[in-house]
Amino acid sequence: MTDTNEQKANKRNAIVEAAARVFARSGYSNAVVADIALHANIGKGTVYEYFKSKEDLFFAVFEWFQKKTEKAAVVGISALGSGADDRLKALNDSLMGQWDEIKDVFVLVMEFWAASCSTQMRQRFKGAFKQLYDDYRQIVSAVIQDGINSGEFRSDVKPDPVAAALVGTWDALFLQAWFDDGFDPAATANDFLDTLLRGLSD
Amino acid sequence: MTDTNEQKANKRNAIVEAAARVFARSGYSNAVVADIALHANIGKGTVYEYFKSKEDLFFAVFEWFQKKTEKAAVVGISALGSGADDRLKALNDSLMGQWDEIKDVFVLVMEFWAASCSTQMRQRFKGAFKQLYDDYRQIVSAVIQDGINSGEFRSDVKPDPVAAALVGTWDALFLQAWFDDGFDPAATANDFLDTLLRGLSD
DNA sequence: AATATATGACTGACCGGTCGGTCAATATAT
DNA sequence: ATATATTGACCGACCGGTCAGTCATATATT
Repeated sequence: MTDTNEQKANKRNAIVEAAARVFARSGYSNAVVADIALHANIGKGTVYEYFKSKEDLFFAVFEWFQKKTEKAAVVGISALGSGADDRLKALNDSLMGQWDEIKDVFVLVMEFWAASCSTQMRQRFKGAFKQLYDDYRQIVSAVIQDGINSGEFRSDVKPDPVAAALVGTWDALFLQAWFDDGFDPAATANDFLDTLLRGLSD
Repeated sequence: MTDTNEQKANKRNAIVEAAARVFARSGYSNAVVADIALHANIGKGTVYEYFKSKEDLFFAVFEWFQKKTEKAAVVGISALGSGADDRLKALNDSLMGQWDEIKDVFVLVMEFWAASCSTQMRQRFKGAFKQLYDDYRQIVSAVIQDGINSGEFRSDVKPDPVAAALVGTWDALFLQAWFDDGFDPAATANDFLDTLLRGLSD
């Protein structure tokens, strides 16, 4: 009874991970629920014991993925005590260093983006993404503001636009890496950040 | 009886534009060919006189969209004679200034990205995007290289990574603007570019 | 025995693509 | 000028396949 909850949670998680694999391979629309059940070694009907619909399952995958990448960001900003430039570098390295792990599931991100357009799923996904980008911009912006306050960065720098652009760059470099196998997002981000930091610094 | 080439091209174009509207509203998978035909004021069968399949039609929309945005870039780089920084600014303004026109069809871009994951369409879309990003990076990189050669920019700047990041930023700011109505991509890009240019300049 | 959980066969809605037929516009014949 | 023949663009009813979600049955648990 008591560990039933835990068992349920484990199974739910197993379904989500199986779904992540299948959605990543086929995309949302082409993914077949029966196939997800197969990958999770359960019957198709069981999926519906844990999720109301395919859409709900997909959103659960989104939350699972979000939690997964969140960790990397947390690790990145925990480089405290250093200067603002080192913290930006640490954040940059931490996120971009994930590429090898993420590249296989990066297609999911594109599916999530696309889901934010679909009339039925727009509400949930668009709101979640807005929140997500707000959070990341906030984190980066705060570091930049710190740098300004400490005199490390120029006082005429506008933290929010630079933060938005930097956060965007991380996304976009992953995107370019997805299209081009020869593209090294981590190295690119590093070189770019050097130039950007020179623009920031006093 | 027999249509002239021009008539055929016009009709083909009308179908593509109708398809763009429908794909933008519903996404690729949810879009219904019969609905596209309806929007183009033709019968469903006629669509298949002009396109082999729904996929082909979607790719035609992609090419149509690409051509549309290409113009803005061309306008942007034609600001010759000025310094490298002015040309980057002009390119930036030209692309980001399109937001109001593009915002309604920006969902298409996300659908195109997602299409580059779908097993069936991956080949075409992934290759086309790789080419597209290569081209844009090339353009920006060349401007930066000019700036370095003329002594306007620092000689230790690495043009390719900065170009990749800048091109990516444009994409990513549109993306953030899509999620957040209050987000002004053009103003953000402007402020960001000021800081980046300071990092570039000698 | 009773309850909870798992299952997969089934169903009905849906939709991409086809195909035989229609008809207006053109060409040819008288 | 009129009649006849030819063309091919256009169409939408239809078909075959797909798949999300349901539910009656089976299995496990208490």
